[in-house]
Amino acid sequence: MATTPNPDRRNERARRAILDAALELCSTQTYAGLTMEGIAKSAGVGKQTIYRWWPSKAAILLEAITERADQSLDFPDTGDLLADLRGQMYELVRLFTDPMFGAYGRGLIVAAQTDPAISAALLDTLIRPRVQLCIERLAKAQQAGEIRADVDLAVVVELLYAPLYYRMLLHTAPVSSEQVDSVISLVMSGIRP
Amino acid sequence: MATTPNPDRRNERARRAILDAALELCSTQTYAGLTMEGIAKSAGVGKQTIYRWWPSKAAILLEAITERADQSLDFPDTGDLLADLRGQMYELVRLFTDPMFGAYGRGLIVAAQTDPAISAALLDTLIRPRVQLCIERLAKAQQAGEIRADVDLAVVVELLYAPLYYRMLLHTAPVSSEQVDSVISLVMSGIRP
Amino acid sequence: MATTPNPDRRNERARRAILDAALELCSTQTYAGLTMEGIAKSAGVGKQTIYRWWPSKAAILLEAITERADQSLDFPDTGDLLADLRGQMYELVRLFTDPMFGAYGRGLIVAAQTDPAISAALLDTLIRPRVQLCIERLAKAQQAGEIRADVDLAVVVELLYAPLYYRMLLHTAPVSSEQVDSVISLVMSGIRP
Amino acid sequence: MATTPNPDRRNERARRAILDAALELCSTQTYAGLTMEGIAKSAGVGKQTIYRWWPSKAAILLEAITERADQSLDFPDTGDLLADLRGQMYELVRLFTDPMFGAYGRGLIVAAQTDPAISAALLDTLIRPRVQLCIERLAKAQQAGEIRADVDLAVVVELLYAPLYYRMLLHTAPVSSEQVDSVISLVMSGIRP
DNA sequence: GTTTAAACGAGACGGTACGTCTCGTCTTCCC
DNA sequence: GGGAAGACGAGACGTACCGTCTCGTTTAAAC
Repeated sequence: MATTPNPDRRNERARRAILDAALELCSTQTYAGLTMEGIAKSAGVGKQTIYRWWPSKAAILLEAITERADQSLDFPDTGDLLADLRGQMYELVRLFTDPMFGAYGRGLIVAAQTDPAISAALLDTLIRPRVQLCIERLAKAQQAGEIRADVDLAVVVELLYAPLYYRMLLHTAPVSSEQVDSVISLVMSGIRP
Repeated sequence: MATTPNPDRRNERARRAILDAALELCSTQTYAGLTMEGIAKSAGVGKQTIYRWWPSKAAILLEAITERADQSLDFPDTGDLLADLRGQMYELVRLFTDPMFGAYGRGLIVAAQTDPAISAALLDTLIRPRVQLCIERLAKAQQAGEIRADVDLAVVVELLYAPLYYRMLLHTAPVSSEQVDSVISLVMSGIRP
Repeated sequence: MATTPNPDRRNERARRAILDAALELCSTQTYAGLTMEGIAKSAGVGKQTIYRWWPSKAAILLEAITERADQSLDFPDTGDLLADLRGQMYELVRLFTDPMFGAYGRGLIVAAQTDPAISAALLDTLIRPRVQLCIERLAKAQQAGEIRADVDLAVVVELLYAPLYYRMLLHTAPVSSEQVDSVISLVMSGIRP
Repeated sequence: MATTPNPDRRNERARRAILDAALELCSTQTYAGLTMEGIAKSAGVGKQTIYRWWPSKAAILLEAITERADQSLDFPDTGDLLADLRGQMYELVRLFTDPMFGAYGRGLIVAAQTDPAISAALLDTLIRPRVQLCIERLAKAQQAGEIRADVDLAVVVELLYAPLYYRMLLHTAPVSSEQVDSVISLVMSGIRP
């Protein structure tokens, strides 16, 4: 890429300070109230240093979050499909109801509406890998005959997860484990042989 | 309310010009690029006149949109549930793929993440009435025995519509009538007696 | 004049309230802080009523002041020129050092720098009549042989009064009766036969 | 001082543009019509850059003017007191009748009525140094026996110059060299031995 | 071990938009 | 039709950030 200078000479301390400051500030204020100027000041860093390495505040947040999220990338397979789904979806409920998430999670999705680069990064690093893992778990179940062979698993994943995003973003109702149970129950009815 | 001055003395011409300018500008630029200053100038109106009656640009857009949307509030009942659902959902697909919607539709949802007033208005005037109509149509079908009696229809509505919002907001895949067909098919399998 | 509507139908009560409010406010705030809006509110009068009858706040003040000043227009002639001059000039010192005058007096002179109408009115109603009276008193003294015949009395008046205005407007030193005495003394030395 | 940021990093080009634009605009419009916004636009400068270095438009004007005025600070001593006085006062007449001066000179005096800082600066940088020079010239004449020993020279300076300010600010009559001659003539009569 | 080039902190710069304020005009309703 | 009330178009106010652009000052690789 031509946008960034020599990454070898990069100062890791500055990078850390910026990412930390971004998350730190996000927990205090709203995403809209997060400014490059604020990050620079609170990180003890020149603005130019930020602009040198990131194109936007969303990009900073994204990097900060993926860094923290990359750890737990796995979808359990206990043999009990319902329990596995429920466990993963409960996890998402926990995330969506975390007040901290309200700041940067929503902020990232908001930024993705405008900035295709953020949108792509969000998909590639956070969403799709997890969707893929879920599909794979469903595929095993399908091969085991727990799901009809003609069912499009990509659609199933959407049916399972979309209602959580729907409530989270539109505020029609609080995201909850009850919702997860209802959704799983109905979807399973539709895909069982 | 204390926020607004005497509404009797309000100048309707200014109100119209502001709402029209807001929509007009939205079709040109992005939602973020829509400014109070721009609306004022393009409407030939003082900024104070805008701030007098609306607290934010999102509020303006919301009023402009609801005004145009209020007309067609009905959910057909042809007796054919699948066809009725498909028709309504195709309509939403058409809306979500309208380039104009990209500007203000997404903008409103974005604004709703931050501003509870916008969120509430969005729900009350646009989302919930339509959800309600859909539930009522499903209730008729349920009474006709086309849907199992134990099915929670509110969850069904979410299962049907959430995947469209999911794709629209996360850009995981293009919203399309094919998606609608898949979703309806799977959901119907799950709720049929 | 074409600027004003039919003066016969004018409401005297409103006129009084406006003039009084203008002076009243001037004693509180600075001239720059005196606004049409403030006068209207404090007079319990519509802004239009002010604009109907006066072109500017300076015009209001001017009318208010001349009204009060018109009473005492006379220059005493006790036979003692020095005493007469001193008396009149002490009076001006008293005016210039009145804190109230700081508000409207300076304000009017300031306004006169910009607005020729104010300047003309200021001269015609306040300055020139008094200058004329002073010249007449001096003329009597000249005829009595107390002042050389070749002296231009208009210049003498300026020599007497200008130093007071000079200090008042430039703040080089406080206006005072000592200054008056010095000035009179020197000027008299110059014009005595 | 705490008001201004690091002056070392200051952009001289911006400073020049702002000072020039201020004078330029003053000669076009009235002082009251001079706005920070106008200066910024016409100087091709951000408003913040102005506010960073000057607290008010008067401060800008003052700096602009003193810069231009500092050059010629001397009072000639040809041995001929009358000629020297006349020369200096003619110079002031020339200044007061310069149409350009009407804009910013009056503007400064107007500003000094409201803003003590401007008043002080005006006195310290423009008025008093010149008054002092005049007093010194008069003192020499006094020691040479051309002026009575008991005459307060400070009062003489006021007698000489005040009438020019008087006419300039009150518009009672045009400032002119004839006025200067009359004034000098009368004052000299009063102070000669 | 010095040179040297780039990344760094700091922050001034030209801008845009903000939300508030006041101006002088226009409109509405009351007496 | 004059007057009280106040909404209106206009635009300046001073502030907050934007993203770019110098400035010295580290600082780490190349000599």
